[in-house]
Amino acid sequence: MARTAGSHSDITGPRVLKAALQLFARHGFAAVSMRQIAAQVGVQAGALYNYIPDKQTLLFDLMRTHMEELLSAWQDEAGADTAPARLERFTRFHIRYHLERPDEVFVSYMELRNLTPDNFSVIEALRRRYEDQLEAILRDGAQSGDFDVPDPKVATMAVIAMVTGVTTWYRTAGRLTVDEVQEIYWQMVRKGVSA
Amino acid sequence: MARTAGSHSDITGPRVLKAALQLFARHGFAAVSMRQIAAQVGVQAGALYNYIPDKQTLLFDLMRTHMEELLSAWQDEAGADTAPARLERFTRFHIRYHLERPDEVFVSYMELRNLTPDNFSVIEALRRRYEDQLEAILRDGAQSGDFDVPDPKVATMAVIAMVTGVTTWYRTAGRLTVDEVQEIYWQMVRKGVSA
DNA sequence: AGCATAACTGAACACACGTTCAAATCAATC
DNA sequence: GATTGATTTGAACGTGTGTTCAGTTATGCT
Repeated sequence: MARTAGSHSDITGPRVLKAALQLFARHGFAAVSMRQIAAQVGVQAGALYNYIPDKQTLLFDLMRTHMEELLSAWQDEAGADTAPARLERFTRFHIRYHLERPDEVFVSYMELRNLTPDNFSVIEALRRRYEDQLEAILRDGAQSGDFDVPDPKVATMAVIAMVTGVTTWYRTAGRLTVDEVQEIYWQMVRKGVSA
Repeated sequence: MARTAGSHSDITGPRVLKAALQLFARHGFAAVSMRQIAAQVGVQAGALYNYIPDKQTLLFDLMRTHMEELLSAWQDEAGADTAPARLERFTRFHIRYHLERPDEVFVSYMELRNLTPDNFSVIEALRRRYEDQLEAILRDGAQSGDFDVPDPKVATMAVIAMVTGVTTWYRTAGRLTVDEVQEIYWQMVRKGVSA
């Protein structure tokens, strides 16, 4: 039941989020107006407020959803194994997952400045939880002697930055497949932390 | 001669650029108003237009200046040598130069979307020229057998993303000196491209 | 002291912003 | 086909935007 007469908010709602995500990714949060989002959905600006409380919360929800889904997807993929095996899985997962969601990634990495302090803290904590996954792998590998990583925290930031960077240049129509990119990056990561 | 009575635009002018750079870095180009910049300079908004043609050109000039100075600084530092030696010099230079100019780097990497197409092309070309410096080093090293780099273009993007990433987490008051950071990253880069 | 000019103010321009809300419209149920 | 309530419109709100410019102030030179 729940839904009764004249309802199709279950269609418009997702379309609002998708339009906002696309426009934020393309032009930046501050440069996109509610009227632009509404136009992309094919609706007047006022109608958006049936689906979102305000523009700030819209941005926050997009970013929170992305980070939570990222963490959840990694939990599904992660598993007990040697540090090198887990590092390879993390590297390939990160590249694949991020290349499949360029808009979400772009917004989540570029619009942190436009979050209110409270919202920023939440997203920052989620990001930190994800980075901790990699840091734990590097620490384990360092302890077992598989890796030579003098500073796991710095190495974590270095590896994350490197693999996230694919999103800035990779084009589906380009000369490389995602598999090829994963392989190239994995070899660089593997050697970069090797003992 | 040139300058005559009542002139101190040579004081206000640079202050406008500096204030704009700081505010753009902190809040983003689109989120900063001309009145905010003027307030930081201690002047009314109209006075800014003695020093800049418009907001877009202000952003463009900040980015162009940064990229040109970056290229020029590297030209001063680059020199003939083996590929590994040049790669080490590039890595250390890039980290030091970028950590010394966090605002310029932030703006130049984050506000590309807010440039008009013409201005974007100019900045993109300058960025490309800088990346080409690294790519040439990697190609030379691959040819000489010093490096194992199956795809120099991709390796260039990977190394650039990795070393540029320091600007997102490094804090002067933190536990590491710039020298220590340079050393950690250089070891990762060195191993990552090693044969 | 007076002049020339650089520097700046303060108000105005037209337009766009996020958000609200009464009224109109729509689609499903009876 | 009438009723009901979800959905959307369209106008309005107060505020802020980048930019212009006539008028005022400040500075350095003679």
